[in-house]
Amino acid sequence: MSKNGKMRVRFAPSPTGALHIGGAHTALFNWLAARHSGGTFILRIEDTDNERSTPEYEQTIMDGMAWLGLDWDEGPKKGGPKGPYRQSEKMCEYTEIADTLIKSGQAYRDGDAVFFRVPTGEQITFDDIIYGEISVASEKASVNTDGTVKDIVLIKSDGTPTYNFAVVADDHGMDVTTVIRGEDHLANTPKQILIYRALGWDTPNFAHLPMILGADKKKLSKRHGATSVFEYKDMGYLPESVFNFLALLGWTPGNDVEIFDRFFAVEKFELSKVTKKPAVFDMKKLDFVNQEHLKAMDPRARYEAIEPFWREMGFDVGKFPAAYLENALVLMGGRGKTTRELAEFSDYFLDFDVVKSRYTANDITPERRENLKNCFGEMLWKFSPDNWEAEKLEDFARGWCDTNGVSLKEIAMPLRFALSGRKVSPGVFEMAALIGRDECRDRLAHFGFVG
RNA sequence: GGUCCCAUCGUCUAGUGGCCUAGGACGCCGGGUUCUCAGCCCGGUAACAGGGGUUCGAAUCCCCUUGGGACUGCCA
Repeated sequence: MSKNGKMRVRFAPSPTGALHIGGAHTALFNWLAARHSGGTFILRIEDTDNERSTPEYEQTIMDGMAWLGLDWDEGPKKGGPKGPYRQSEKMCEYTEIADTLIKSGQAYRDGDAVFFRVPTGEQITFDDIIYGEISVASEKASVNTDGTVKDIVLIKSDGTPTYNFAVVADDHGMDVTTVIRGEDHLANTPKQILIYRALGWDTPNFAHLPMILGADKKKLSKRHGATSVFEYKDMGYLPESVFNFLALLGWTPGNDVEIFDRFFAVEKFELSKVTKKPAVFDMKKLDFVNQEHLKAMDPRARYEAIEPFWREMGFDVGKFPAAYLENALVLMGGRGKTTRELAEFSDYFLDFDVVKSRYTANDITPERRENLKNCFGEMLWKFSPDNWEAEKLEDFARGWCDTNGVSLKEIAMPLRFALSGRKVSPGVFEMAALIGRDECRDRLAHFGFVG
């Protein structure tokens, strides 16, 4: 951890794809560790594979992190005292370091490549913050399939450094105190420690995070569906929900608390309390977490979260007062697991055409239609736009049903369909009140529910 | 094959030798509220992989077995 407990940690993605769930999880835990300790979060781009790395992917990874609210203190573009933060920009550093290893006889050139001589008879032991003590014989750290010792490639024939070499050079060069990364790197760590030792460098602390698995318990991949964080954004998951859910994979703040915000997570986070067991990504739980955050939002925030989806659906959001739409969402209550769902479920507040496309009223028998005409006719006659209030409408409807020997349902359901085109909605009278008398009259008239 | 790692309800987890006849949450199944659905409230289902030790006592410590996973690239 180093001086005063402040950690210097880094998230080091290679820009060969969008920010996926696994990467986001790693980034999140690094961010949490940095923020909890009051330390520094570094973003380093590992783009030594120039075949697959692109600036576009680099940007989308940054965008993904920004969406999740994971801000970094040092990194490309932003800069910092230990830059550059893109491996492609510091190639000569790696060759220099490799040269010192060649001079000391610990590495050798073979063609254009540089190989590290793996020593035998040494024991490599380190204390992983999460996994505990790991110990491997040096001759087992890098082997061929037949079990013989295999020297480690430091510099590839094209002059670029390998991952295992660059990561050591950079973590040391950037004064990283704690390397927090996925468990898939656990087996690489002994190789890296060998390089640290050869260079006479202190090793940082290591903390390997459990992997995130799909429902089939296999490492999360494309075949499990959405893997990019932006796919979750598009599906209508809030960034705070994805943050919350990801934090729960391998960690808990304690006291059975499961729904929390970033501030709470930062305060409670403890790297040493992270679980070792791989965690299965469970969409059902994500839905639940999302719904909880959705319910907890104030009307304004909720409106701002839903608005983009309404626009995407083609609605002219701007023609409605924000208060009207906010109230519509308040009425929606706990309905909808995602912002996208909520936007869809509430579409009739913005547009009557969608209602017409869903409902024809041809399920209404002539007798029932007479009832509706009588009831709604009287209702429209009785209440002016100023008196068009939920409680009054409901009282009237109940009273009318009583005196006419009709169940409330007989009135409520057609009203619900006429207004929303759906069989599921918030309370009809609240809905009617918000939509307003005149618009209700028009909608009822369209279906022939008023004389 | 080799090396390393992991193992509590279907899932996420609490649990660090006695408070565990194993707790919470999601899911699922009932019931209640009700103009529908969601929500909310109440209840239920369901786990310490197996076997040996250690100990007065083990989900917790050790060993073995089994089952998973990672790595074993001049990818990262």
